[in-house]
Amino acid sequence: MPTVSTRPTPARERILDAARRLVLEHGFAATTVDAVLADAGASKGAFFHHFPTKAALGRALVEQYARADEHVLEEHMAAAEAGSDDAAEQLIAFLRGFEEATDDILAVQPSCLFVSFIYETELADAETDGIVLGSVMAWRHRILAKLNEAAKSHPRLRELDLTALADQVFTVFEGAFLLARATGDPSAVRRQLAHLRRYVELLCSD
Amino acid sequence: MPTVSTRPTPARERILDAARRLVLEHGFAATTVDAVLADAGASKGAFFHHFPTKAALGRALVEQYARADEHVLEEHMAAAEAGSDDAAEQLIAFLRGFEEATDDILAVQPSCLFVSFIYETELADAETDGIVLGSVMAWRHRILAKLNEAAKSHPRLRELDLTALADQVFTVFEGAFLLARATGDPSAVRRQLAHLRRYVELLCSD
DNA sequence: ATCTACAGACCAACTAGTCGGTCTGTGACA
DNA sequence: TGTCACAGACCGACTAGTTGGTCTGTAGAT
Repeated sequence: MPTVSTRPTPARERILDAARRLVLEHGFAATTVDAVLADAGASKGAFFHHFPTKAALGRALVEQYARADEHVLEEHMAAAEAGSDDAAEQLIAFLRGFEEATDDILAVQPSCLFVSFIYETELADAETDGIVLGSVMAWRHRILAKLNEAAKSHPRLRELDLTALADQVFTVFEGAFLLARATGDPSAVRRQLAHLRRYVELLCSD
Repeated sequence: MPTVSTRPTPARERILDAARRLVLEHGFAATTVDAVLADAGASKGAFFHHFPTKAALGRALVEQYARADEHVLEEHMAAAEAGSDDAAEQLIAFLRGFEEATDDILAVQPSCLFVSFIYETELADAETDGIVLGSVMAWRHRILAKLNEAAKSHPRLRELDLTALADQVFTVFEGAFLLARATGDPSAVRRQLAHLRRYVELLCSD
């Protein structure tokens, strides 16, 4: 019976780091365990000591990514809330802050890890899909709350599909990552987000 | 030396159809040649008679998809141009037509084939990347032309990054596909596109 | 007779996962 | 303080199955 540990050890961290890099670049299916090991400078034994299967590595990767993702959400929302009492202003400040942070995010992660797991169905288990869904919902609900609040004083918002508008942050962010990769132009992400902010500004300008 | 044919034969078409289905569902790397063969009811011999390598299948798939994609672009743009002489009205009609066609598109293709090749770097050759880029640029230029024309009579447009706005159609479409897959809600695509159209309408309402 | 389109047995390389074993630390007890 | 028992981190050769790709052959059309 093999012992599987979940405690963070140096080898485990190196494996996770290497795997994140490789999966972001080539996708999950195209990333072999051996390639991760070579990149991490770890052994087969170390790998399967920490992860029972390759899918378990994927789940760990997604969990870690989702935590960081929701941290970014809360951090930027808190900063926006500190700057104003008005929900519409908070939301626009949130979008602007997010927009300005884009270049730093891009420097670390040239794309979104979720995409591999959204598109490569059945490589990951149902639990992994649930984690991704949880992140999407976290963004939706946090932003939708602001939109509902803002709708009280901005009548134009009331006619709209606010859930879809809340989801548009996810949509534009993910789509912009794809655009940036397809065109080889990293500035695309920031520029796409700028249009989304402008849209929200127009909707709140009454 | 094996003969490689590019002529459309029944087996070739069946292989292409099966491959498109499987790649859309699982991604390119996770789609094995054997799985395509089983789904298509074809043999190894048939496959390598028509495609020298698996990557060549990928390129053929992307070529076919790009042709269909640009056909959709031209078709909807032509319909929009037939309904009005004003560039802004044409663009909005284009977006609305596109939006209304979404459900039919989704019934055939639950997501975009380009994504696999954009995210799974190095599975395909440089030529395949070029085909994807060509499609992105076709949309950008066709829409940007309308935006430039519309900017003449809509001053608000002149202050904006119109290239990025043109690209936003790609961005929202791709992002919406991801959202639809992640949430399991196909209506997301249409609803996301509706917001993009609304944005353009607001920008042209002066 | 030749060529195209296809069939399917076959192969070498690779893949995820296994297994017996080593090494380091740590806590209990003399 | 020394040492003994044990736990857990890690190693890397090995394996069973899979993968993309090759090769020999053949049925039908021209």
